[in-house]
Amino acid sequence: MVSIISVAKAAGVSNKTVSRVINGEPYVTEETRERVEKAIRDLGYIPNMAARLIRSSRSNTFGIITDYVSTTPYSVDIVRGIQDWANANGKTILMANTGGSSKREADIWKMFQSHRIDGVLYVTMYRRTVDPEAGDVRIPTVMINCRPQTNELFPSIEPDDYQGAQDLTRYLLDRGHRKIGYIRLNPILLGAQLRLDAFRKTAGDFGLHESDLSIRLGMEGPVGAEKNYVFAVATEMLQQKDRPTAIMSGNDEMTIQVYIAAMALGLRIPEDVSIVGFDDFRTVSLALKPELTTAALPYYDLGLEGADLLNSVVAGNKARPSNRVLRCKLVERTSVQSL
Amino acid sequence: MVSIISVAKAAGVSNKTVSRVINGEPYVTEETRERVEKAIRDLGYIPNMAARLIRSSRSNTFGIITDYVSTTPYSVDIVRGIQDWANANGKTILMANTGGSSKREADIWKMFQSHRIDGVLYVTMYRRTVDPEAGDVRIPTVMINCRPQTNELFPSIEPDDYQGAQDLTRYLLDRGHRKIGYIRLNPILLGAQLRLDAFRKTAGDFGLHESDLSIRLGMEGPVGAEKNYVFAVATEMLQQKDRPTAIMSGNDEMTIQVYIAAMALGLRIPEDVSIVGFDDFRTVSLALKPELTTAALPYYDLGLEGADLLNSVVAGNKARPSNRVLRCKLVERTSVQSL
DNA sequence: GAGTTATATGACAACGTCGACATTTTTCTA
DNA sequence: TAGAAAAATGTCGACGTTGTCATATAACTC
Repeated sequence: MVSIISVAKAAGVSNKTVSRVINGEPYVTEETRERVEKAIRDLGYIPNMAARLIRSSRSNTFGIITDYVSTTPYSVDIVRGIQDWANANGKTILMANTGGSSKREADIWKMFQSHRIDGVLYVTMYRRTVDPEAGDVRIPTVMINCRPQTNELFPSIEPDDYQGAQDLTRYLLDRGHRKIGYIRLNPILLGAQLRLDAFRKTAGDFGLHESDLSIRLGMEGPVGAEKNYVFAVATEMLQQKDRPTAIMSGNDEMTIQVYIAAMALGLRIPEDVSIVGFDDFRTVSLALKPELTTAALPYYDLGLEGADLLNSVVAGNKARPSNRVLRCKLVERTSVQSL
Repeated sequence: MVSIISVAKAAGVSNKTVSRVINGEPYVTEETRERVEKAIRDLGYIPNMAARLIRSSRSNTFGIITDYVSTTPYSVDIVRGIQDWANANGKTILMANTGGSSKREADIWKMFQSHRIDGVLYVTMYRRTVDPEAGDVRIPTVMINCRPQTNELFPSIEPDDYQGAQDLTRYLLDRGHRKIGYIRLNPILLGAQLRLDAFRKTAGDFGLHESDLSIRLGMEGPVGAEKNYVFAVATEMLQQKDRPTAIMSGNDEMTIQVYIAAMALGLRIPEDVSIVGFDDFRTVSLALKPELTTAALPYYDLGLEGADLLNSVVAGNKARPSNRVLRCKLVERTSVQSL
């Protein structure tokens, strides 16, 4: 392997001078710099991070630890956000997923330590509380899409499910809907309760009574193997005599079934029933016709800002373990009718 | 940081003996081993990979380089497969994505080299030909879900789109369908042509004429921003007098629109029209009612076997740059009616 | 132009680990 | 039980960098 020494020899300088050129340090003549850079190019020299780390004990590497990667497919945008940040800031990303096993999680923390990473991004693919298995380790950590269960030691960054559901509910109310159905997300998911709360509160504040709201459970059970009642529940809801004029559901995937249920009953969307989702899972929200009005989860930004937050934590801004929250943007399409 | 030396001191042995214990080398008394292990536990020692790499120039790290991470959400299962393999075999994964920029791709190759990774997994999120920007680098590389455009230097591993579409077509033919509609995937995707070819060939071999086949383009344009004709095309197809009794489409996402088009026309699935997809993108295939019969892309296994293949390449089995292909499994659900 | 300061470069050690080789201790063999 | 072989442990240096400190050269100052 071509090292700093071969370059130094080729350029006729000391290895330290080569090091200076590589790291853009001052006190190198333009002429020397050029000679060294030429040697670097000629020899195809590439710095050895391992050696650098050994010397300076700063790896410039962040670790991502996730649970599953694919439960809600678009949530991988979190990872994309992190990677884009890393790329822009010259950091390297080490990635591992636990698959839900806490033994494996412990191993991953060990692995991270053995690579002397600077910080950890603890990411979950659906919003929930977690309990990191870091042991007595003290690597700076930022939680993305989740929050610590027990202590408040780690800063976190999450989507604002409450605000998203609030906006969506207001949107329906503003358009004259007074009887609204709500099909609940799996209660395991932290977002489920928040979205429902926002819906109830917003509708209540507006003057609707509990009897105007038809609230039903759409899914339950362990993530990835849940029981799915959405189609049945939606069908039932839409067969009532005083059926809701609008249905809101826990997420966009569920709305597929709501659409199909409505259409199977001969109802037109949005003329006979308006529908809104949640997530802006575009594979679905754009495939449905009419296209789905929904609230977009800020996955990409969670990643981007999470990485940035971690960076400042690593740099020593220990200010306060802040718990940031990112807005969900309402995406208006054509699945809602004004009454 | 606690190093091998502190451990040696604590255990009252030489650092080399500690090294032996860590690496499970022979010629260490049981008694010594225990003393060293105790010291390791007490001090919380964790080996420093960087130092190890510097010494032995073997990083035990694979790099994953991808284009986009989220175009077809379930394709992230490739990454999961790779990670699971890595986890089981004590390797570390470095991950980066190009976002389609070849400048960035070149940077990533550099980054990989600077970490002295042992091999690269070149992964694309939809099947296509690629042209790695590795420059004159010679890191062992395996392609997953794609193949080299120009030369045949790299081994690759891909899904068998042809066989999947063949199985699906036969499945329809076996159930008495003689007029079949086909809505094509974006022609940019390598799978598109293969799936269509298989459909045409299989139907032809069975005795159907081109006039029995209604073949239409569903999408085109750059990935992620394609024009989408599926709904219109499906509607049109189903309004014909001698409409097809079954519709096959390029992938599962597209079938959402086929379902909706059929239902909007008052057609029942599968009584009036049978529908099959491709991919087994479960968020969709299980949400549709009736649930969708489709061919499952072996994403997870692509990752798993790709990693294993790379490992053997790294180990020096330079046999031949093999181009493996993995079967797509037909997943039978309830969207097809026997005639 | 002597003295001072800023700029430019180099020598060398150290980071943590492991490989090569040396040395000591134990076990076996005849 | 001496001698040989095997097992157990240790010494030391090298891997590729960069930090520390020293030195040399150039650029100022009065």
